[in-house]
Amino acid sequence: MSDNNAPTTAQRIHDSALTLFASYGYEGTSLSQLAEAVGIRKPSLYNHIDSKEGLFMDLVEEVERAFFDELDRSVESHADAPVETRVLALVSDLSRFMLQADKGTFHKRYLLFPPRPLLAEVRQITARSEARIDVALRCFYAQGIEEQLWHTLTEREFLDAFYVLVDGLFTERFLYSVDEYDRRVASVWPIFWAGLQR
Amino acid sequence: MSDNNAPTTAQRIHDSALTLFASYGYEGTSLSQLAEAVGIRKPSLYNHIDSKEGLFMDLVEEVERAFFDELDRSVESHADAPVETRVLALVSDLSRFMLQADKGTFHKRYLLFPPRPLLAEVRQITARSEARIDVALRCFYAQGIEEQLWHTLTEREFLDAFYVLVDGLFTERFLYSVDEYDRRVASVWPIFWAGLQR
DNA sequence: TTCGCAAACGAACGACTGTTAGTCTAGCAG
DNA sequence: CTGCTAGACTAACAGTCGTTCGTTTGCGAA
Repeated sequence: MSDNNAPTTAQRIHDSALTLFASYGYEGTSLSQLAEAVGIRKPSLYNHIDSKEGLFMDLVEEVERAFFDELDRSVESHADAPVETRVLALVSDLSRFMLQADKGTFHKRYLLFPPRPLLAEVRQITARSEARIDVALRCFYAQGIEEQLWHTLTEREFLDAFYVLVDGLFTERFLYSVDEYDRRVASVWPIFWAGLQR
Repeated sequence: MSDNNAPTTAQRIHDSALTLFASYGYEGTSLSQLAEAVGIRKPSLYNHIDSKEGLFMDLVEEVERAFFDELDRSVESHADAPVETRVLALVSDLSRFMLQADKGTFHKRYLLFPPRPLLAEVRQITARSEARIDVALRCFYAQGIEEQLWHTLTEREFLDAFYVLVDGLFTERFLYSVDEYDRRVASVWPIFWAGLQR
């Protein structure tokens, strides 16, 4: 067994596919394109993948699992902190995830505009994360009550506001640099947090 | 000249294309699909369009112009109102635009993930609206100063917060009904507005 | 050395892509 | 009635799509 760490062909296919799907979308990426990026011929791809659909779904599963883990880790790791810390940590951690060049873009793409024939499969995979966020947020809201943070805020309002915040942050209508993004979070978080406690 | 108001073939192509591009994307929509939706054969499309790209760009131009007009109208029509009214009106008007089933989805799609070969052309068309929003927001911020509304808020923060709000609202991670959407706006707006004046 | 196997290959598949050319027909203008 | 034209048609184009087949190559194990 050779212990060099040069990337295997399978890994290079995986990485190139993620990049291409992220920038060109599923239908906008052809296997010829992918093969060229990897540096092999198109039919050779099939020594490593089952089908284009299978490749795509594998990537969706992997990225979604990474997203879920990041989410879960963030919620668990500040379990004893005040709610303000926990919510801000969640925003920051998810932001960091979304800022990963290919993973973040790919994630947003299949969340918002999955390839139509794969819509059902994709939604089934993303459902777990959605549910996890919901649970975490309800927990945060309850903790906020114990801390007597909210004055008029309902749980529904808290959930809506949080989703608007993160979806808004993650929507890069322009191409942000990381610095610009951090500035945006720093700008908007205090406004958001003050609003919740109105 | 007949004065019946049955839709012309050109209009039916236009409408069907908008629907298909919105749900399947540019690369995900074929001319066969479009022709079938219209009820004619694929080559007959070319009596009314120049090319698939041309059809797409025409739709982009039209929808973007509609977006710009809605934007402009909203800003102008409340020119003498207090800034809170004006900002809320802008959010509501843009929301109403984005809620139009096909136009809204199509708009978000080409804004976030335009077909790669047309990226430059699309960006050139959307630039006008971006600039218009920026001007309006700076104007609103200045008006807020006159009204002594802001306490610590900078212009940069105001812009960032506004963009996060509307982008967040327009990101339908789930498929909202119109009622649900209105509820979301009603939930989040007071939080957002209170935060701005903190 | 030989065997087996993973992996890359060229050739080709049928289906479909966007697009063009040429033909036919229905309806309006003269 | 005649002629023009807009618009739909069939047929076919060259090219690309995702995918399969059978073969070859190179390397590690026996």
